[in-house]
Amino acid sequence: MELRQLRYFIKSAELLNFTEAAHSLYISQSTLSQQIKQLEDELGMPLFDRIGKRVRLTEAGSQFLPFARLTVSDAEGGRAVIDDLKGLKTGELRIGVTYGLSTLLTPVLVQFSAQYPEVKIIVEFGTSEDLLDKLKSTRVDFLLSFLELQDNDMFISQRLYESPLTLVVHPSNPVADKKSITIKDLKDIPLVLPAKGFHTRHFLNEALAQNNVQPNIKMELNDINTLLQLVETGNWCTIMTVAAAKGRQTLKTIPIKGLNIISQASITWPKESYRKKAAIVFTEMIKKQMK
Amino acid sequence: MELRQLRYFIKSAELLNFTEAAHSLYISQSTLSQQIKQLEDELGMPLFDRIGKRVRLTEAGSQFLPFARLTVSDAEGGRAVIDDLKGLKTGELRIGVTYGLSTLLTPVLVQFSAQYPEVKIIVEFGTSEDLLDKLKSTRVDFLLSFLELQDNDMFISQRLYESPLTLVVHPSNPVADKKSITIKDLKDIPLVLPAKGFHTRHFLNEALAQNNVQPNIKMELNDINTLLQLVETGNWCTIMTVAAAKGRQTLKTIPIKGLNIISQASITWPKESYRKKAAIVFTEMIKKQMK
DNA sequence: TTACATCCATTGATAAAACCGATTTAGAAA
DNA sequence: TTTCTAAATCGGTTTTATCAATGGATGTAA
Repeated sequence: MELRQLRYFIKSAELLNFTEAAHSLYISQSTLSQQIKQLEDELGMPLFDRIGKRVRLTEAGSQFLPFARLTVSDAEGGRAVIDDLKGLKTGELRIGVTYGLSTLLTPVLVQFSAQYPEVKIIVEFGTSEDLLDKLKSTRVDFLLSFLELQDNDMFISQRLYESPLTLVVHPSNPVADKKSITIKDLKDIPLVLPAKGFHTRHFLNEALAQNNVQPNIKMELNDINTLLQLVETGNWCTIMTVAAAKGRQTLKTIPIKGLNIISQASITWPKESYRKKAAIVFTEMIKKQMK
Repeated sequence: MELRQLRYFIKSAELLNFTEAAHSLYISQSTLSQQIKQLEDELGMPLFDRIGKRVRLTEAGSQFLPFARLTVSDAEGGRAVIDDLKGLKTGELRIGVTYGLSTLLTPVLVQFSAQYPEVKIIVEFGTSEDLLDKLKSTRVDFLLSFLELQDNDMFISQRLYESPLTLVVHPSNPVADKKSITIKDLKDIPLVLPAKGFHTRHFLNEALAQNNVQPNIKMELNDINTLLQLVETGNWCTIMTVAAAKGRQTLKTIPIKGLNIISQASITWPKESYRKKAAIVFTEMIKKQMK
């Protein structure tokens, strides 16, 4: 049993597809197949069921997976300790962030990178679910998101600030003159919205259904930047958190009366694993920046 | 970074001697040297200081060590889970036991081995300190000992029973007729005692010093079996827990008045790591056997 | 039903690396 | 100084991780 094999196993268990797993591990499919087999032989039990061309975890595989994750994560913790000892002169910092929080992130990225130029930063944008997955498999150090999860076995959250959902318009749009609108008004305003999977949509859908309002959705997309560019043409409006729209000076936010959705921005950490110094310093910068 | 290297590192850190470590790992000294170097290169920091021909842990090495231990221990936990899934039809059970508790152990060994013949049992006798070391580095699954440790970060104890220290004699010995003796009497009785390092000696020494008694120690040895054989010659007596002497029907135990040392037999587990089913079953047998 | 695409296992060859014995180097001891 | 000992280094051997190519099995589309 070697860490290499555990890494291969974890990736395979996640994708349940040897070919893809091999590809994402930058090894050949045959190598992966052999290494998995070798691991299985050593443990004396198959970790995967090969049913036809499909692959799924055996009972043994499911039971083994959390240990494999722990093992790899501890090893990475060890590496992080060493990196920390080098005084932030090295190492990587992987940040998972939801699109809506990029405006909060950017200035801190600049500041941190200037102060610790030796630390390589990898920013992963994604939906909350994607990111939580990445956090679980320790592919990011922490999360910046609107996830509101009750503390559980695996994660722990620190609250950052609250940001209400708001209508975002370009000054050239006819709606731009209003001081505020109501939920009912939404049925007449052409909207481009973040796609399903974004937390905004999740809450928005519920609120609209409760108020029995059919919104006039013209487009859905999963890239906030493009979405805001569309809004800047003046043809459509969108709905997102005030914080997310903040970065665009050309755009205007208009409160939506009766829409009581307040997103809770927070930092989410994996509960058990080692927190590298770079991550702690970075999150402290974020908190300070908010003041 | 591979588990192999972590294992090499841990052993080297424990022995602080590459040659010995290599020997106990059944690899050549040159291999060990190279693997450690490779690990250090990958981490970008030396883990050992080579001062002259000596080796000691660097700061980085000390910080890395617990992570290395965790990593290896988690991997072994994974293996144990798989073994458990095989329904005690395989796997190893490593028991650390102090000499004084062998009488408790033996019948359970027989019973367990009969019931689960496929499980390989390794029994490690040793002093409490030795065994605690082995427990720390997960070379045993649990400990059977007279250690009375307050629960801490690493270990957790379950009490088994109490056993007072007593004088052990052979019927042919002149002392054998007495119903009881006092601490003062000890200065005239020729004794063979367990060597330093045995918990018995530790407590006994304190009690004797407190009562200002110079015992008549003729011999010290670190093997309880041999010690009891010497007592069976009738030439000497010894002092140990009632439980430890229980196995020898030919010997007699005589209470020592004023000697208020009661040893607490207990099972000690590592706190965080996975408890294999075989270990749980075995300890349950021990508890049941005591009734 | 046939042809095709897809996925995992196997094979044979190659490059990498783990390993060893012998030697060198350098403190420590005599 | 010499001697001794422990770690590093060197050169060569064995092991093994890896790959490309291929085979076999299984869904899918024609």
